[in-house]
Amino acid sequence: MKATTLKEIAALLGISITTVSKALKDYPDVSPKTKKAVKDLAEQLNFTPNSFAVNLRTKESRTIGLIIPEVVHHFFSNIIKGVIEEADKNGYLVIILQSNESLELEKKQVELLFNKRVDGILISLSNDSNDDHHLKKIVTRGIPFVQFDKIAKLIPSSKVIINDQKAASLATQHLIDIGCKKIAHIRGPENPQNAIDRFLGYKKTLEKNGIPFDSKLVYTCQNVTYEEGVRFAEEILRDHPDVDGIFAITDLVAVGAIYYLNEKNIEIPGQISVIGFSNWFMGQVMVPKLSTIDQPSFEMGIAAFSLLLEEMNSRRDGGSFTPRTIELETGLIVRESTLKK
Amino acid sequence: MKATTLKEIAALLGISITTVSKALKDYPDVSPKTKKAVKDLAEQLNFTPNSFAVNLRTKESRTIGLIIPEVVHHFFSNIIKGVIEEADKNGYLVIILQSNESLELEKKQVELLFNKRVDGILISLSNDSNDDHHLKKIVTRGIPFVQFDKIAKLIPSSKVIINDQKAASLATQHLIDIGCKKIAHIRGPENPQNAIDRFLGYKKTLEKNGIPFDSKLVYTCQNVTYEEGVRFAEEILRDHPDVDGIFAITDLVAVGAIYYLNEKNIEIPGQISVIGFSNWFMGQVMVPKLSTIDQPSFEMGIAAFSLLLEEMNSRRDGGSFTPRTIELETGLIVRESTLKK
DNA sequence: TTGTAGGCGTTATCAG
DNA sequence: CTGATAACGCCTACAA
Repeated sequence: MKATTLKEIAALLGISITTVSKALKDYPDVSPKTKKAVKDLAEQLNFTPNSFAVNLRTKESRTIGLIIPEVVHHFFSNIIKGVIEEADKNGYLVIILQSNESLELEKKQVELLFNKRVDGILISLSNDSNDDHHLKKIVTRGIPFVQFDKIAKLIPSSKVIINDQKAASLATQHLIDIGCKKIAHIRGPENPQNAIDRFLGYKKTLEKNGIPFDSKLVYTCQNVTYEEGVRFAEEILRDHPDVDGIFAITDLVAVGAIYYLNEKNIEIPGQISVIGFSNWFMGQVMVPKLSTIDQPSFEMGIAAFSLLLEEMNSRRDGGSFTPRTIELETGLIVRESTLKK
Repeated sequence: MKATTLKEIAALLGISITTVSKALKDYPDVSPKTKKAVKDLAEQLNFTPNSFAVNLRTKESRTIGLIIPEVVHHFFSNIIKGVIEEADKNGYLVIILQSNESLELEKKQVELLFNKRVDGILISLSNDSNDDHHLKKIVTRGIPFVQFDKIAKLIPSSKVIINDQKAASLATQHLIDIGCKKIAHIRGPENPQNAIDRFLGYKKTLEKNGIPFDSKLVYTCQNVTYEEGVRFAEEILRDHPDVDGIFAITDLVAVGAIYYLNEKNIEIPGQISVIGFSNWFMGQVMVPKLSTIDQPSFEMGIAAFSLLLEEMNSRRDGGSFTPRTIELETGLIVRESTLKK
């Protein structure tokens, strides 16, 4: 079953392609009669404009690209969902690409999207992104562009973020408030801005409370996995048996740590309080239930697409566009893994 | 920064567009000298063919559509990952759409992909898909099409599945083997073939072992959520306090059930053994560790794309195509939640 | 009110 | 070896 074209409809009706095209788009200068005839036939033949041709003419594909480090991840799944839903509402389709936390792949994916000529690009940087070149290129080419979650601060694009320092501070202060004296931090990799900020939030909050910062209490994840949570909990216990609080970069890591502490029959929160970050669904299910920082992910996806849409619209109208940054709210969620001593 | 075109290169070099095009595609009938000149300039100007024009000419977009019920789901995330990676390897991009388990939305998404003129469609049906019309349309239009996981058996397309009956049988037999006498089943919704098959596997295995099937021991999920796991565990305990085994349609549901049983201090597997389905990562983390059926998801994504690629290739060559079905292996994973009484 | 003509950028055919 | 020409399907000045 071949797709029908304007030409065919025109031939069948004995009129010109132009008239058919206009009739379908409800141009005022087509007689109601022909309009009806055209529309009826189009309906009957199941006509849909060939998007390839439309793309070529309009130079738009109504498709955007979304690059994320990892699809199989509770946080990013929710971002994807937010982006897809919001895009759908506005008549856009979403192509999803993974960087697998690799800068090289990330660059390649950006190139792919250039070639595909998507109308806009959404990106959350990989952990080993310490080079802006490909991002600068997106900006130079004038492609609508929004960064979210893991961003390059200096690139002039719209951004959707949370205040990681503040959020980390919330978590750390909570541990201090319930009486923790020696707090370890399992941090994320060196490069990502959010890992840096969460670390800074931790450090500053300690100092603000008169607790000397000790770099030996900081453990650095390479991959931010469950397994690393397990491993670092073991190391912490070995190196500093008197630690009474752990702030983990992410719930997944916290869950790993709790698993290990449970195995070793360490009481949580009795001996050690644990707090995570991101408010993953699983945190509520485990024993003890995990205290955490609520980080909106679905909302972040929605906000990211909305900013992109703004830019796509204003560029289409030929206008210039000034990047905007949206900062989403976070909050402390206290459950069982942190309780007053 | 505007994109360069063949025309511009041709003008700069004082040759024809045709020659430029041929040179770039390494046609044998272009002199090495012009070839080099063209390629150098193209490189320098950062030329990439306008994909919109290429699409129009070749009637291909090197893009496929993937429709799944829900993005935020460990099983489907892995499928997505598999599909994206395999597509990437073969130079295809993937547009992802969600049906949100709604037939109406699913139909709409199929239409969107028609209009977008993707080269192929991958789909896992929503739970309330009890109507094939839109799927038939894909076949009639001759669009390469693969169903996976939740399929419509009667639609003549390639398929990637597991043997759900056999797998469910494995789980049920295991419960019987460790001494369970009264086994409840928390099943999936009415429509999906895999929910039906898992139920049948459960039922037949009971009967094969001389255990009378009792429909009162079957609880039907609407949404297959954690919450339903909690709720049905409660109901099971209330209605049948002597149940000593539970087979849940999915790990997520099993985790909910275990949560409830833990809360009520029911010993697992002492009093009740629990087995899930899908081998979700979290099953290893909880207490007790969850026994389950290993269901390959990443591999399913890869297989689905591979079958689609086969069909896309053979259709391009004008050949006919006979649908194939790939059945992936499953296996029993015994952990702590099921142990010999 | 309708139609003609040109072009979007590429590819394929066929002559020169 | 090179190039003119047409075509993919649609859109939009501009004519008629």
